[in-house]
Amino acid sequence: MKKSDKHQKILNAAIKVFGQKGFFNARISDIAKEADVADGTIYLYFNNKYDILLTLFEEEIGKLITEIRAAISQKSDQREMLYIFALHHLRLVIEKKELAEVLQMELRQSGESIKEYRRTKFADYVNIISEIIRTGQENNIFRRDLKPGIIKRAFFGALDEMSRLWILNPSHKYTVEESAEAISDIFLNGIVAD
Amino acid sequence: MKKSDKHQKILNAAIKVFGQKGFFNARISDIAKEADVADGTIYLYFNNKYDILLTLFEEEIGKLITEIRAAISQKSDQREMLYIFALHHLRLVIEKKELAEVLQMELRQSGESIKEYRRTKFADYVNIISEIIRTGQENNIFRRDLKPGIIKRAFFGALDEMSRLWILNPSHKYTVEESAEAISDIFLNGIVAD
DNA sequence: AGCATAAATGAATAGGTATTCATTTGATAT
DNA sequence: ATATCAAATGAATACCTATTCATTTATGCT
Repeated sequence: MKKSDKHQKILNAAIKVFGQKGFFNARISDIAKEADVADGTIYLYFNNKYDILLTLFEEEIGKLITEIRAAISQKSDQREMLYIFALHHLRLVIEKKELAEVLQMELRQSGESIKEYRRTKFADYVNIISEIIRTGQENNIFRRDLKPGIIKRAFFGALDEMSRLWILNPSHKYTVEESAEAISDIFLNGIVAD
Repeated sequence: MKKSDKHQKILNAAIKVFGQKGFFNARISDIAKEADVADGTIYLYFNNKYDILLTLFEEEIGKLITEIRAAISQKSDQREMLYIFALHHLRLVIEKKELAEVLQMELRQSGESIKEYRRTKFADYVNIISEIIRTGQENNIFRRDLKPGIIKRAFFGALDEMSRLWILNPSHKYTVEESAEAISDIFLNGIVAD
């Protein structure tokens, strides 16, 4: 971060404030104070309050995609890849708590513009899962009678719900590794006893 | 519904308006218009805007729990119970679209009061799943090395994410039955090929 | 140093909407 | 019919906060 990169400073403040209060309850003045900047200054870097949220999505999910793709490319077995995805996703919740809260909440918000947005950038992130599944099916590692699209949803949903638990109740009994392990185990092998 | 049960009329209107616009973007006057009632009348039945949301939760999730318990009690095999849960949950999204949207969105909203609330009423709903799992484990139908709490989260999360897809994109390729079938299949048997 | 340009400030504005309450309307009983 | 009480109304209030913009402060150049 440069000597005084206001753009990033404001964005970091916004992550914190949106994460704590939610988009609608967050005041511009809260963000300004957190960023140690005047209210008006924010409008030199962003068009309006909503623009801060969109930019935040754009940039932070972008980083996330890059990171997770890099981690996955280290593995050759699609079963391991699923575990790695789970691990990274859950780590985010621990390491960037506020960002995770923002994504959790605002991803569900109503409003046409954000719905549209989800269809592009956020979808890219989740589609990493279906790519893994498809490749696994081609390699005969995964059952071919299940649609990758449904597995993708189910798997992401499982992780996301686990995140919600942690955000709500920060004292988690299980480690990130245990949880990632348990969830990928359930998906790979099922819960029925042999 | 009685000749003029304003309480329920307002609640139904709120479900519709909150579902369409989200809690924060919904105006009291929108709800009033939808309920065919004066703005002030709403305050004879509810303390404030937020109270409408809470009441809505209380009453609608209550109904949901009753319904789903009744359906599950018809079955004796825990594997079938899981399928039935999935089926009912997904049906909700089709049959009561607006309510599903409200639950989806507002469940993730920030704010202490709603977080506290979730810990009680909403938890009861999700705990139906862990009850099924625990019983299944006692009957040696399900693996005993997996924690019911984690399975519960994963299963609910999977269903919830599927709901989100449908809410966002109402033209679903799969029927409710197919989807409930696919998701319970994944959880019961896993995705790894034999 | 002196000038020009850019960046930052924060008090004032402007618009929105939850909530109130004086008044009207409707219902019930005598 | 009229008095009494409850229910409903909706315009006015009161508050809140995103955004603007005239002014101030910092930066860089000769």
